Amino acid sequence: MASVIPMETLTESQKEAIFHKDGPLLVLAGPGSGKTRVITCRIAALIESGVRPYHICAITFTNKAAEEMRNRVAVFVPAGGVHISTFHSLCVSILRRYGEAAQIQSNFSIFDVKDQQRCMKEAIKDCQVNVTNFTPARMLDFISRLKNDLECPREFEARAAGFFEKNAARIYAKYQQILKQNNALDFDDLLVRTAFLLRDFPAVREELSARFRYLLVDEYQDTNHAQYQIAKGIALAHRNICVTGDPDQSIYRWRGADIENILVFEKDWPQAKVVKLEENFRSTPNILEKADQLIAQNMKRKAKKLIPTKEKGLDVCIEICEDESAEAHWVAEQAEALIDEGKDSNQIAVFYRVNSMSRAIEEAFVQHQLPYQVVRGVEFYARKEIRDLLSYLKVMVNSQDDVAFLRAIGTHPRGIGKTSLERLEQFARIHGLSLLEAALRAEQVETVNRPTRGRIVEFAKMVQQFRDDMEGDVSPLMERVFDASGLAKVLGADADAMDNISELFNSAAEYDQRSEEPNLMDYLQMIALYSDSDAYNAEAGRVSLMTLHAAKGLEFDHVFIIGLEDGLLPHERSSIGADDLEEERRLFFVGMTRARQTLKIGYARHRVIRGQFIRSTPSQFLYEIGFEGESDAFDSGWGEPNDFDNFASSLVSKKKPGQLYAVNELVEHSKFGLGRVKEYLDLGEDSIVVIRFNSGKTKSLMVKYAKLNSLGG
DNA sequence: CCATCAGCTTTTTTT
DNA sequence: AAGCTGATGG
Repeated sequence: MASVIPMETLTESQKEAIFHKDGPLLVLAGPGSGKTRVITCRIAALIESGVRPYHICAITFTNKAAEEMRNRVAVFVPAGGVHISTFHSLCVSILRRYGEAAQIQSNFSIFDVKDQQRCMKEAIKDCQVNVTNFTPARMLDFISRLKNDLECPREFEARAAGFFEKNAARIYAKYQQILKQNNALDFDDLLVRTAFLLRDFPAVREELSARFRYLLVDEYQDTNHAQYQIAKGIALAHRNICVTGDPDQSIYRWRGADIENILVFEKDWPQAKVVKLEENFRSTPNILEKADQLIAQNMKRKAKKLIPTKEKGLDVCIEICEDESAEAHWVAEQAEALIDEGKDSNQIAVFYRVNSMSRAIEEAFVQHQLPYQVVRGVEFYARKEIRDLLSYLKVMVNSQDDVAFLRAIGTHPRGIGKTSLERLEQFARIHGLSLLEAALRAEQVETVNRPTRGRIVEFAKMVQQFRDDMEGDVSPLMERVFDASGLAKVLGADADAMDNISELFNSAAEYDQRSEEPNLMDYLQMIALYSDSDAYNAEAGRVSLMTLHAAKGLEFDHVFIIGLEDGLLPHERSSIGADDLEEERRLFFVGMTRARQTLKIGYARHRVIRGQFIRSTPSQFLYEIGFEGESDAFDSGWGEPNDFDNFASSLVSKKKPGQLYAVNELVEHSKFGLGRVKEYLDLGEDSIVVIRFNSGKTKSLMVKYAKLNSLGG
């Protein structure tokens, strides 16, 4: 049989990476180095050398990447043989199959960020700590770090020192208890539990090692400690571990990714073979030169070359715009010009640092009548009506999921209020029941009004009835629940909501089609892991709009990156430490190196952020790629950068006769301090002045009472 | 019990 | 700008 691997088109180092069959292998692959192709060919080469597809496990960073990899591999071997998935999906499969050993029921719920917040609020409340110091967001972040380091509540409690840590330990324990009570795992738990399963149950580890005899991990620079341990656990017995990645593209440190994992791979696995892929087959030398110039600024890195192979192209350009809307129109015009030239919309992308920046771009694209897609998959599943319908399905699969129960019972008014539910919860607590079980016995809950008890039982019986019939295909089941639950009636008039609901039906129908053994539990666990990048459609015939993070792993002929402003990229929230700044730089590097032919970068002098008009300065990254500052010709005459007051004072309006204060005038209040006049309602003696104070608060004051001291411009 | 509204806070990135 | 919370009134 002739080899299916296209030998003649591969470089020597690519071949080395592909044909090194046994033992640890580290592939340091720069952007555009044909890494994906190398992995695919490597899988093919393993199979050609006699390894059964069944014994190969490839781990990708996103579900989308997994799907793509499956399609590529399917060219070589019948689909379904090789296990290709993300770490999280792999963990779900492992926990479903082996979790029982660690007291995990297979029908566990996966709690997303919103569910986590709900549980965390409850945990904080139960622990009765000072609420201002222990916000849910902060605690979730803190605990997530502990989990990423595989530190369980008991271990942390033992070493916790000081007021904050001691209370954090209590909250952590409580939070875990709540999750357990709900038969739920959060995203971190999926990894943690799997890592512990491998650590504590040698039989499980052996079985998995025997199954996955060749392990490949892509984007290894973004693995966290838990993922590292899982990979190690599986590969320890046979040492057939191949990891690929690029330390310069590590952008998830904030989420626990440990760049050390890839840096110490050689120490971890003695005799590891290391292959460097430094040639770049993607971008023009013009783009690579700038990208290299940028990333060279990072101190904590192993120097790596970017060797261009393409013809010289167009220069990277930087566009200075007045505000975000001007920037958006510039992008739209440029994109329109490309499309008019006959370029493919699929090959055009716009990247930005934060999701909220898509709005201005969307508005401009609508005005220019350009087709676009915002790559934001999780948004769909976060919609109210979608969550509402899914909550019924969740409680059906996992009757202990009280979070889902509460959501389902509250989707629309049924004459069951907050107080009744609180009493039901009390009853459930005392008797060690889930809310659904308690609701079925609501007649015994004497603290609740008799008519309300009846309504609770009615609801519980309905859910119980759904539970009796939940085998097989998901989509018909979903439609049945939608009608019978009363949701259909409530949402009937809302066209937008109904559109989304039918899209959900479609997605379920698609799942039923694809899946060998469709069932509700599997479906719910799968969609819980759905991510933003999964929504990317490479053949949509639209310009793609996405965050820089979502752009990872993709490539486009024409790329726009917008918002190169200080505080936005690098983002102010992550430029605290030097490490954070380096990560922001890598993020920009990732964005730049997505471009094949043209790269255009936008900078806006002003931008509205959280409803406030902000004067901005160019990002330091712009200077690092050769930007020389604005020439005088471009100067807007609005004063020095960051001098909001100068800018604002230039807008001070003229006073009408009798008007005491002008709009935008600077004033001082004896109690509230300095502020600026936002509005002046001329009502003669009763005139009202609206002032936004420096404290951030906006007040409406009667001119005749407010003791204001005018400071002019 | 439930709808509504004023007022307050808001971590940006994501599995 | 947007989402959440607590207060108010029906």
